[in-house]
Amino acid sequence: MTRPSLPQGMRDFYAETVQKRNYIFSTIKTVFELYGFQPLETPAMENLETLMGKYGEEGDKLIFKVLNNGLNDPKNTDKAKEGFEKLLLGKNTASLTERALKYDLTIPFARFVAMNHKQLLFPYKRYQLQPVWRADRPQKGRYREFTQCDADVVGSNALINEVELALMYHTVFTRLGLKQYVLKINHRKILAALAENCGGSQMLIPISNAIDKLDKTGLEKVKDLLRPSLTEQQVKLVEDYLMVTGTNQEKLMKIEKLFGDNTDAKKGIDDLKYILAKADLAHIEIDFTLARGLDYYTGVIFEAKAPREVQMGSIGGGGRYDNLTGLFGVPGIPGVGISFGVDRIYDVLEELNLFPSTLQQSVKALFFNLGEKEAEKAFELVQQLRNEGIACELFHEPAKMEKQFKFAEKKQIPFAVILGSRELESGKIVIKNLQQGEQHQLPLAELLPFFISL
RNA sequence: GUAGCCAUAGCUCAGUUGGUUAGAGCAUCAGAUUGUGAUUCUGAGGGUCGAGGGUUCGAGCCCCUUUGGUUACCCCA
Repeated sequence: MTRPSLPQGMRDFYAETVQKRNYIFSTIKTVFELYGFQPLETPAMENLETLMGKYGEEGDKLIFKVLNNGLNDPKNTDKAKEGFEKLLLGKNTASLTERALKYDLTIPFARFVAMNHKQLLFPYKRYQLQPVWRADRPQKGRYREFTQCDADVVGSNALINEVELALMYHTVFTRLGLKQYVLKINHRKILAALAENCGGSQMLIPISNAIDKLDKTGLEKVKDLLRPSLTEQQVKLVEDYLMVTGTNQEKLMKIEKLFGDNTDAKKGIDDLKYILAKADLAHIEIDFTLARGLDYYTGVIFEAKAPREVQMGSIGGGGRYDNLTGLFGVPGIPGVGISFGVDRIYDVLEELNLFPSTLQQSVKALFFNLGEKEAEKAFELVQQLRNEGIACELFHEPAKMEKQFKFAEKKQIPFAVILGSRELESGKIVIKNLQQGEQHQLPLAELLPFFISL
């Protein structure tokens, strides 16, 4: 018998953590609903085919695949062996695995919309708070099971959606106390304009990947990365592009100058201007080096960053996609969405000490168990309080008072209710405030009003 | 997938060049107290030193394998 353990990168959450996580969840949910989004849940598993090829080459490797059942059945062994041979060559694995844990919420959502678009009322605004799984190597702020909180609008091209999503970021982060968050914003079409000037649209992904590394590796490394596939003139253009600095307005002016009348760039710049004007509350920072993000984004891209004093990557991201359901054979449904990384937000709030101290919910009172008869009466009272919605509990067995006090203290129960032989006799009960150490007697009949009035 | 560091009591950690029976604080339990904790004093229990193999007269310590944690790369929330 080996010691029990958890799979790599998976975690148990005990009460305090769950309460803190619920605080984040409910803050986000409240804001989502405030903006008219409706909940959706999709299963943990999807068909592998639904997920494969949607997250890029790296993404495919990080999908948790589920082994098919019945591989050991004699009639399947040939197929299984054949599948395994293919697997070793890095190929199709359908005969071994047909299902996988979902990798994010967006693609399963697109699958859902593609399946149900005839019944949905557009624009369809849904939010979803569910765990997703990635077979990534765990490290700071990165887990193999983590929760995503997504809100997407599909069936609308209107830029007001982007504005609202930006303001939702603002509202959520402000409510959580993360006042110094930064919402970085860029536009895929501006990146596309850059790619067009560097050899064509097939350069979009390589250039995006390279320039996204700017703050980590520096300009020279980025240029080195691009040199093999670009001319020196094109590298110079990328450099000029990356050197666009200043206020949001200044950046927009400079990029306008750089790309002149390129239609893609113009559209991107107009979109960004619109969002900046309408969502000026949100801490938007235009960042033309922001390029990471999934291949399916086609318009605005967002990345929410934690306050600078915290060493944490992005705590949210999103963007517009023109044709996500097209991947599933239903073209013509555009969408835009955002996502919150709850596990990272949790770590940030913890580090900045931003969780409200009132989160630790416990019962209001612990009734001491001081004997059989006493406990019988106490149980009666406990049930009375519970019927009135007052959370309380009775110590499970007769025990020394010290033990019961310590129990109450550890569970952070504010009141001890003492009902012993004396109280049984006198019809009065002792209530002790455990924080202040003060206690007083009350007639039994006043017990309920006392707790109701708290 | 690649690389570095780490793993000793329930928790946080000591443990000397490899050398008797592996320690401390907190926690737990019991008792000076048969009705008062957080905040007195005394004592006790608790460990296959992550797991498996090897070197050695002898391994918590050295070597190999493996699992987990952690950090960085890739990538990403």
